[in-house]
Amino acid sequence: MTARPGSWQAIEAEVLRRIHARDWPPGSAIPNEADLAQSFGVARATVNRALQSLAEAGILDRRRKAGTRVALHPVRRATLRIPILRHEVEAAGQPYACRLLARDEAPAPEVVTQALRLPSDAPLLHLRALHLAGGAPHALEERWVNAAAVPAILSAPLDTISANEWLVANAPFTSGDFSIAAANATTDEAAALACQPGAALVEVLRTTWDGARPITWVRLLHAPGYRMRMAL
Amino acid sequence: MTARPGSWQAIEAEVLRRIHARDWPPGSAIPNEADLAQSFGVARATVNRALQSLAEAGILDRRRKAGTRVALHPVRRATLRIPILRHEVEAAGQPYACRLLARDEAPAPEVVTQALRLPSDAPLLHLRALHLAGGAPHALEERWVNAAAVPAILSAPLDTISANEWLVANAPFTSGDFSIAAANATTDEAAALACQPGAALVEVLRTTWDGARPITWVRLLHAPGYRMRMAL
DNA sequence: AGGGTTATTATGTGCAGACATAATATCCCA
DNA sequence: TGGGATATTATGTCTGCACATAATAACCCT
Repeated sequence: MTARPGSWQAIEAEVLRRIHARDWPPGSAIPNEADLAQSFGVARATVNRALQSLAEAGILDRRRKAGTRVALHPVRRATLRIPILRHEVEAAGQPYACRLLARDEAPAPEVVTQALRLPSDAPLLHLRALHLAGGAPHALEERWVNAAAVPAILSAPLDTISANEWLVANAPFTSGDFSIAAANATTDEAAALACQPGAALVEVLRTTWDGARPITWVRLLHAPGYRMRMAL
Repeated sequence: MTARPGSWQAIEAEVLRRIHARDWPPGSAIPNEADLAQSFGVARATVNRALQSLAEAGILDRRRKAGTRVALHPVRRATLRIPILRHEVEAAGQPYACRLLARDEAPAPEVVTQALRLPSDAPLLHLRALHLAGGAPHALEERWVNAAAVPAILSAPLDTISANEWLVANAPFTSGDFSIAAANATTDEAAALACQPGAALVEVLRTTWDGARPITWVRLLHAPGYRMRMAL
């Protein structure tokens, strides 16, 4: 648990302790790296490593010449791990299955083409799939894939492997958006997810990009009772 | 945009490019640091910095002796910034207000005491507040604070400053849980949030700890239309 | 006093070398 | 052949040094 004395982790922990104990209250400047290094009896690089780690976590604000100060509003960040749905289900100890409900190349709604910044007549592959956990509906997936960016998807065995998983393995992306909201189940959605119409569902919207090329747009509707957990 | 040649960021970018270009496909081992350092013409420490950064991002798996390999399932992580509600509202360009609806020291429900791992008769301060954005309801906050851990809260001016903000400034925490779900508005909640009963609402549950001491439990119910955004 | 140039300073980062550590591979002996 | 001691190897990290960079402070000249 406790780091070896003199290690950058030990320095980090001690700095954190002082911040926490209000020795260095929020907004205050802390000694410079050289001084800290001397007082801790380590090299400046070691102090630098510790402080950079804390700065990356948002605990410290560092600016050249201005020095290092304790963040005034430690903007807490929660990191959400986004696993492949199959892994998520299996990690919960339940058998996973996926049923492809629809697959066509109809024109996409404006919402989708605009989110992907594509012309409204762009050729997109439309997929609808139901993810099952232990036989019960887990999530309803509505997806549009930019066929121009990922032509191989047109011949992928999407009845065997979920588009979710196929894309992760075959269409790397460099950036994306991710948003969460709540939605009342429509009658169609309720039928697919075996719940009451109007039930509150977690809705996840995601778009992914490979550089400037849009890859895919997904809307994931989770069955009632679903909860996304993350650590602070 | 492009990093200076020879910098660790440049190494990182090049490694990422090779992974991305499938020169080093998922699951494969990449050359060791010494070899990479030589081929890039930089010091091993520089390569190390680059690879550590990628490992922290989940792109690489590194193990002593075993070497470095491209992560098989690059578990994507989205980082969610959790601002103080006031800041969130003001950042959207709307005036913020907070109304304290209730403040008492009634015994807490089992759900709360269990989540905080406290005896069911522990003295907890109960608060209910409505956060407003531009006059319209933004979120309904239901909070229980461990008075034993943060005695100063009992004399805090919670009609002036939201408990949310007061705690961030006065009760640092070391760890916590954070989870998101969807809930149908009850009639009471609908009345407070000025929406229809049954409307789908984003529900955020949060508990925070200072080491082993529980600090607070919060349930935040966002008004309809709320959407949490994050970058991948 | 004002405004632009220059010095100062704290962080950012690179290098070479060294040792620590963990995980694996190998060897040796019963 | 099995199993435990030992060697090997790749990453982890510390040190001391150097220079780069950005931001601020100081200065100077008009």
